[in-house]
Parts: sequence; structure tokens; C-alpha cells
Amino acid sequence: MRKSRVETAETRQRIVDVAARKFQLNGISATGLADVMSEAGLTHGGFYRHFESKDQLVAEACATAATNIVATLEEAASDSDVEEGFRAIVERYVSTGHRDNVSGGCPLAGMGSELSHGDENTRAAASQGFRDLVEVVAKRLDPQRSEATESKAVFAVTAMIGAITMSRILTDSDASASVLQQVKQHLDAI
Amino acid sequence: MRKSRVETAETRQRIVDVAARKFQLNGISATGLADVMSEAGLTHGGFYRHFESKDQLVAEACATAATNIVATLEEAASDSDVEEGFRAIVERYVSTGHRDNVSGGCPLAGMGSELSHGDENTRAAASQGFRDLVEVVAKRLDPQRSEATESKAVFAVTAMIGAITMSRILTDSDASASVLQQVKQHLDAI
DNA sequence: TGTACATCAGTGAACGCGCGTTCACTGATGTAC
DNA sequence: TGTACATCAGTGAACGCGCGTTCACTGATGTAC
Repeated sequence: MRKSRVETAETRQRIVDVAARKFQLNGISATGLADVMSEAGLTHGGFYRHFESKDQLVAEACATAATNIVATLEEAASDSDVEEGFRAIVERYVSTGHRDNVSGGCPLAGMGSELSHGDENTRAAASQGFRDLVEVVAKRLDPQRSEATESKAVFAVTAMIGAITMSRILTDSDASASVLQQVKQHLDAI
Repeated sequence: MRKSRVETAETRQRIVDVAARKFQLNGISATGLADVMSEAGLTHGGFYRHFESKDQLVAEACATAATNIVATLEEAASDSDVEEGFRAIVERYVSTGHRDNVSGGCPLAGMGSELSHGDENTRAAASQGFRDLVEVVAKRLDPQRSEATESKAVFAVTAMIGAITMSRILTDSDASASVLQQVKQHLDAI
């Protein structure tokens, strides 16, 4: 039954990817390891060959999800002019597409309140994700980086996270889309 | 063992209040009904004399927490000049005091990502809370209510929610305080 | 390159535990006369 | 106002279930000679 080193690494990554999706889709506490393992094509007993605990998986899933959203935003920005990079990022993040793509979205929006209950490693991964998001935004807001750039980027990112979080809660789909639209407008005017 | 109508109503309210605190402090899924009931001074068996399900309690706890934060902001605004009302609200909400008062804070920040997995009634309660928050802010932003006021208020509230959510996740306490400070500054300049 | 042995990824059953929910029971409160 | 009975808030035990974690076992992979 032993697998090759390559297969083992692939399996481990698959577990993290599945976890990143399920934790965002249904919540961290509400998602069982058996759910994750079976969706990864394994039985739950094998989990501890790859991870020390559920907490460790949560931290890695958060890091992976953060890396993915940052890459998505980089791509959105690189598809447009330098000056339009910030607008492209906002357009991609503050969108109904992102709102509806919970499992592949930003972990700070998708698991925000649960991350604050996470262990040290989880919160460290989330903190790094936030810094990376701010960096991506700041780079496009002002390549020269005046002293106020970082501050503007922090403000923009918190508003973006709050907007996606709220848009997923609101029961009225018009109100939900409207929140995204309004936040997008204000961010474009920053 | 039967209690009077007044006592019954008091007990029910006590359960909701405890739940609002615990759900925010430890997460909704991570909080058991036995935890809530014992902190309310009861055994868990009696829960279903007051509520149909945990979901119902979640919805009511969310509504109560939302009412409380709205009242807190109203109070903050009423303590200052009409023109300074908005600043006073931002000062109260986007603060280390609110960040550290998880159990008594805004449910949209404290349970944000879990509320999106809630049932219809829970999300309706959260939606009402959001509308109330926007209303409180809009009223102070511009008593005249120009057409852009509502939009500004929505933007401000999403940024406020995102700021508190992130400030509770960040492992670096300086970075956490800095996020609050920066968001506060930008909101004051809206 | 071939052989012998150690390693370990994955299986499936089991662990103790706490979950949400139900229920028979108690006895004080509320109601009907 | 007083009495007889119905109601029901709260208790504590029990329900089935899924949780995170552990473990003996299997057999293919990796390693040492």
C-alpha cells in the first residue's frame, strides 16, 4: 500500500486543496476530517500520515487559499494597464463572481470569523495572507509608493473583505449585489 | 418546578443573551447548547421548552447582538454634536475596545463567516442588523440625506466590519491596532 | 543490477467524547368553577 | 376567595450520531549491501 514520494506529496496537496474548499464552503468547525478525506479519495484513517492535527490542516488550507486569491488578483492586474491595475483587482475581488465562488475565494472573507478562533499557526497564515493582499493592492495603487499608499491599501482590503462577507450574508440578492456595486464605486475613487 | 410567566420570559432572554456572547466568543458551531444552558444556570434538557432548535437560537442571538451594537453606536453618536456623530460612531466601532470585546461586539464581525452558512431566519436577522447599522451611520453622515448618503454608509459599514474582523485575526498586535487606526482615518475623510 | 529488509501510505475498526434532540417525571404556576 | 385540576418549566437520563484521534495490519516503495 505504500505510495511513492511523488504520489505522497500529491496526496498531501490534494487533501489541503479539498480542505481549503470545504472549510470555506461549510465552515471550519462544521467540516469533518472524514468529509475532507473522502472527497480526496481516501479513508479518514490515513489523515495522520500527513498531518499532526486538524489545526495544522486548517493553517495550511488557509495559507493555500490565500495564495490562490493573491494569484488571481495578480493575474487580474497583469491583464490590464499599469494604471488600471487597482481597478482590475477591485473588479475581480468585489464581484458577484467572487461572492458566489465561496470555495475558491478569499479565506479572510470565507472563514473570517472562524480564523480569529484559530491557533497561532492558523492566525499567522491568515496574517501573511492579509499582508500579501495589501502588498498586491499597494503595488497597483502606486508603484512609487508614497507614504500613504500602504494605508490606502489596508483600507481598501478591509473594505473588500467586509463587502464579500456581507454580500454572502444578505438574504436579498439585489441588496447583496448593490453592496458590492457601492463598495466598488467608492474604492475606485480612493 | 413550573416557573411563572415572568420568570419564563426572563429565562428565555437570559439564554439568548448567553448564546449571543458565546457564539461570538467561540464560534457558532463550536458552541454547544449544554455550554449555553449551563452558563444560563440551567440543565440542557430544558432548552426545548424555549426554542424549537439550535438554529432558532442562533437567529435570535444574532438579532439581539445586532440590536445591542446598534444601541451602542446610537449612544456614542448622541453623546456628541450632530456634526460629529459619524466620527463618534467610527471611533466607537473601529476601536481596540470593540476588537477586544468579542462577546459584546458586532455579530456581523464576530460571526460573519458563520452567518453566511446560517438558515434563512438567521441570515434575515443578520440582514436586518446590517440595514440598521447602515441606517444609524447614514443618519449621522447626512441628516439631509442626499442620494449618495446611503451609498457612503454602506461603504463605511462594510469597511468597519472588515476592519474589526481582520484586527481580530492578525497575530501582530501592533499591526492589528494599525489596521484599525488606518481604517478610522480613511473613514473620517469620507 | 539483484536481493533482503526496513519503511511507511493507506485501510478499516475502534477509542472516548460531546453533539442536538427526546422523553418520563416533578412540582409549582395558572385556570376554571 | 377557595378548591381541584391542567399546564408546563426545568431536571436528568437516554437516543443515535459524528467528531478527532489511535492503532494493528497490509503490501508497495525505498534503502543497504
